[in-house]
Amino acid sequence: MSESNLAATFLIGQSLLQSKLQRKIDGHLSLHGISFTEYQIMHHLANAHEQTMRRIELADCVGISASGVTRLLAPMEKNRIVEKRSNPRDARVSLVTLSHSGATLYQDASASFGHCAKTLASALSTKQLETLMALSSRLLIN
Amino acid sequence: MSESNLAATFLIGQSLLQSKLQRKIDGHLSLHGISFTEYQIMHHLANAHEQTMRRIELADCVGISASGVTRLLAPMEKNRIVEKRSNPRDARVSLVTLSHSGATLYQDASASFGHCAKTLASALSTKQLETLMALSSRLLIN
DNA sequence: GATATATACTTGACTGATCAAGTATATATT
DNA sequence: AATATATACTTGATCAGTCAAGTATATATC
Repeated sequence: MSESNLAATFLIGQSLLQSKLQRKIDGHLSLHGISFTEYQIMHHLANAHEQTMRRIELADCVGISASGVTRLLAPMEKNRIVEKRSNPRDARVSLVTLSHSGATLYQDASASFGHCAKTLASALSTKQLETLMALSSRLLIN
Repeated sequence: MSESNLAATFLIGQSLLQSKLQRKIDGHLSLHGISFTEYQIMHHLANAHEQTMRRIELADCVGISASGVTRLLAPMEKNRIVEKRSNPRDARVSLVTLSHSGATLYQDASASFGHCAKTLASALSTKQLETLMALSSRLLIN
């Protein structure tokens, strides 16, 4: 197989893998009433300085568009999972903070997610998983 | 970091990677007027026996639902990229065949896709890519 | 200081998928 | 042979996201 075919085969396999993983993850997280995308939002907020991020940063690290973030956060605000704040330094910016109840929900969901992740990755040793992650991360460069 | 956190971090990274890759791939394939999902359909048909598959097999190897396949194939039939056939042995089954013009379109798109794939994977050597694929494929087991 | 350009969103219209329910056919059970 | 269950779809309603265009604010340029 030529080199370009190898890469092409990889991308097709990657896409299939992702949709299968996504389905399983969503199945687990639905018990907490959230989607994987919502979980990712909470994850990034929970690990951010003061549990606060700009919407555009969230878009970038979750891999959706700015309008996607607007639509995704609207119900999360209504459910008091996140809170909206303004940035006094720049009025264009709308900051998002993980609320107290959001943090609790995240902790609960994290337990499920961690367990689910462990199961999904159980075919690989820790070392293999580390190798996989190191190689994958290189693909973000280009 | 605990083992479950490592796996969790992997899944989150994997999801981000996939959305970034998807965007780039769709950008290239849009020049041929097709989406990555449509490309995958053509890819699997092109490599199938007599360029023919059942709809449910397509759903399974593209990673979408049966109804997703129905909706996806409708415009592809209208554009004569694929053709519908019935299975004389089982009237429930609706077979899908890559048409002649579909095969031509696939070949053209394949050149773009192969080039795009090569660029996206250029940060890895052939050996690294093979390792990545071998490790990834293990995740489909569970 | 006025004007042009860039950034950070939001919104309307749309698309690509999902799920649940329905239809048609096949297979297994009694 | 009749009935129950499983399989292979299709369809209506819905959802999660996209893009293009609009608004508000900030920054650079002249």
